Amino acid sequence: MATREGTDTEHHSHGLREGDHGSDDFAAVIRDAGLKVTAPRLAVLTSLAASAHATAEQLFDTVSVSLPGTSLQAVYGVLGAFTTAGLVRRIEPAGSAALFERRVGDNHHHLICTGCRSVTDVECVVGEAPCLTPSDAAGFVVQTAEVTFWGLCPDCQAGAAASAHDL
Amino acid sequence: MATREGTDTEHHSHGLREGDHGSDDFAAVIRDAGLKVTAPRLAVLTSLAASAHATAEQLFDTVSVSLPGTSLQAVYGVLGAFTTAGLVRRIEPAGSAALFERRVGDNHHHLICTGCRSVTDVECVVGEAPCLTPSDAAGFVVQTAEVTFWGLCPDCQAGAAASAHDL
DNA sequence: GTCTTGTTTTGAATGACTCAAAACAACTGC
DNA sequence: GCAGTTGTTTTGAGTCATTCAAAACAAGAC
Repeated sequence: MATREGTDTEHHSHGLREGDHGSDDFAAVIRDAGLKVTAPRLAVLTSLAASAHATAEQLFDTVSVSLPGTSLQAVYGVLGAFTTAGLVRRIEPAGSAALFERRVGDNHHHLICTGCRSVTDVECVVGEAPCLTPSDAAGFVVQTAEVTFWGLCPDCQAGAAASAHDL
Repeated sequence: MATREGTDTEHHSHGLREGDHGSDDFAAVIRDAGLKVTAPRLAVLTSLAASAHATAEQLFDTVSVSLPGTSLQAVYGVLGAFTTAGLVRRIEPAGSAALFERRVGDNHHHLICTGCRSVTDVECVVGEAPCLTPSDAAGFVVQTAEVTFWGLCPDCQAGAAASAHDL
């Protein structure tokens, strides 16, 4: 059985200045969200800081390096708790597994490459409000607007042009 | 074993006027898309005309009434072929199964109730082009923009107000 | 009417995710 | 510091939507 070497990453031994609840003091971020600070949670939050958009599986792979023995279900549990607490946002692009991102609270959208499926954040189309109001809301009380742009990233454009040239 | 009583719905016995390739002559629509006209395909297209947004499972249920013996996989096959041919559009709202709709080619979006998950079409936010252009495309060649509005439909608003009153 | 090709059936497999019970560890107050 | 409570994680199984593959079958071409 794998010993949990990462468990000795206690919150009172981190080198961050006290009182700094900025985006780097992950323990404080978690605690301030009303959640218990645990090794898997710190590991997931750290991994998420390294990749802007990641699947549960990808995070599991990354976490497994720094904290071997962590289960995939734990990662799902952590992500679920984080999402509920508003610490991360979950997006679900058509045709792929859910992606998690730390950027929350702002009204940003996504640009996804149909070739390599890479995801890029884009600021809200025209300022902030416009894309939140459909032309006819049919009596709905609209809470959020989700915008996903699909296209080809520079790399895949180059690839497509090259293979078109080969014909 | 279920006998295919619906199979005698041949294309040469329908009551539609010849040459009318409008949205009602399903056989012609299918044929014009370069696909073979089969009973399951006609049934799916008919079901889809009755409900603007349906899952494969829902269509399977409807089709099973008019054409017993049709398999769920056949429905998936039909929907796949239709989607590839551009006859239907597939949307995948977060947290639910894929929905299929006959409205294709126009740039319309969706308004989904977070309460009952009912889906309503909405016209493009501001005319047609604006929502197709992100503020910064990061070098991407943008092909489409997908907009999903999330909110509460009139019915669920009433329900929410009522239960809030009960507290 | 026959033949070719595309469809549908049947049955199994996959991937992403959820559920549940037991083992365990964080934070509470003592 | 230490024990208790409550929330987390592990382990293992289960679900749902969807896809894959081979054989049976039927649509449209000749």
